[in-house]
Amino acid sequence: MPELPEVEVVRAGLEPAVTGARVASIEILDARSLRRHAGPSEDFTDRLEGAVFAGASRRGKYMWLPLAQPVIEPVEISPASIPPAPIPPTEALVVHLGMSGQVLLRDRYTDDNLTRIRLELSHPLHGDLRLNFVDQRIFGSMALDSLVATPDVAGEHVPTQVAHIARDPLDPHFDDALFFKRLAARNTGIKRALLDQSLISGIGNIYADEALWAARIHYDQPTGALTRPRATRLLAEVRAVLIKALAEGGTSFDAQYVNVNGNSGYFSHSLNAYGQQGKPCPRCGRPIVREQFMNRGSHFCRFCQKTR
DNA sequence: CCCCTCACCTGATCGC
DNA sequence: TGCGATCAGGTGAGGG
Repeated sequence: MPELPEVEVVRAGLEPAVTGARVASIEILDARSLRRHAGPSEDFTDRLEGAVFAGASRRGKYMWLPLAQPVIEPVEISPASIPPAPIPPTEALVVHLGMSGQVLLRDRYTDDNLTRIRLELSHPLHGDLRLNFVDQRIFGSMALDSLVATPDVAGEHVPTQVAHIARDPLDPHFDDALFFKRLAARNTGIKRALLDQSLISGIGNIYADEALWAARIHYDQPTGALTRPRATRLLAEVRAVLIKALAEGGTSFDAQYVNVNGNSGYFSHSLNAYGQQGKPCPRCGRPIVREQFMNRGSHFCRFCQKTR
């Protein structure tokens, strides 16, 4: 399902609900959904039970809920004592939605078809709720992972399994110049590069096709021969399409992509290329075509999008 | 080190 | 109603 806008919609929905919530109990209905967890199910359960979530973060298509460090009550309480500064989290619950994952927040009685992992949460203000991790294809997962400092931003931490993921283009610390430099050094096609999460993260098949259509670039345009103005335009279109999709709540073709309340986004109505094969190009009127590329579909306009 | 292919999985849907 | 084929928005291990 889910590319950056869809994952961000889920993260934003989780943040107010789970921050401060305690994990009362855990049910592993299908252990394959722990594919990114380093240990056995019991290790996951033992470490997560009783933990309190400190927030909800995201990079690219990965999101994670840092686990708050237990507050150590001072032995001696004096009126002048300064409350202890919160200790930064060292672990997080990492969630990747894969192709078909969903995170649904429910009351404690509601179940969802294809739930693989269920967390019962209790929040000091919001009461009890249930977090259902639903995933048809089991390409997604939950995992407990330790947090490591990022090399380029002081005080910032990411899970170890996210450390190799590049910043996404909506990240304020995304380095445009570095991206252009690394892109130019590649010897591959532009769509491959856009889908490479270690170069730029958050873009999947839908938004790659949409951004390339908007920038009038053919998916197999060699990266090395892409001029700087065209690369600049492409990055701007990538950002524009991600921001617009986010504002519309993400892309849903069916119930496969939903926010934490189970509702669909509206961006599918704004698609210009993805899934539009046979329909007229909104720019020139000639048909959008679909070609097999990287074992998936590439949707584009032969006339508007050239390898120049 | 870089690039690319492929395996990993299930269930909803569609045509016969 | 049943059955097989088809399809899907991602990732990273491993080979060249």
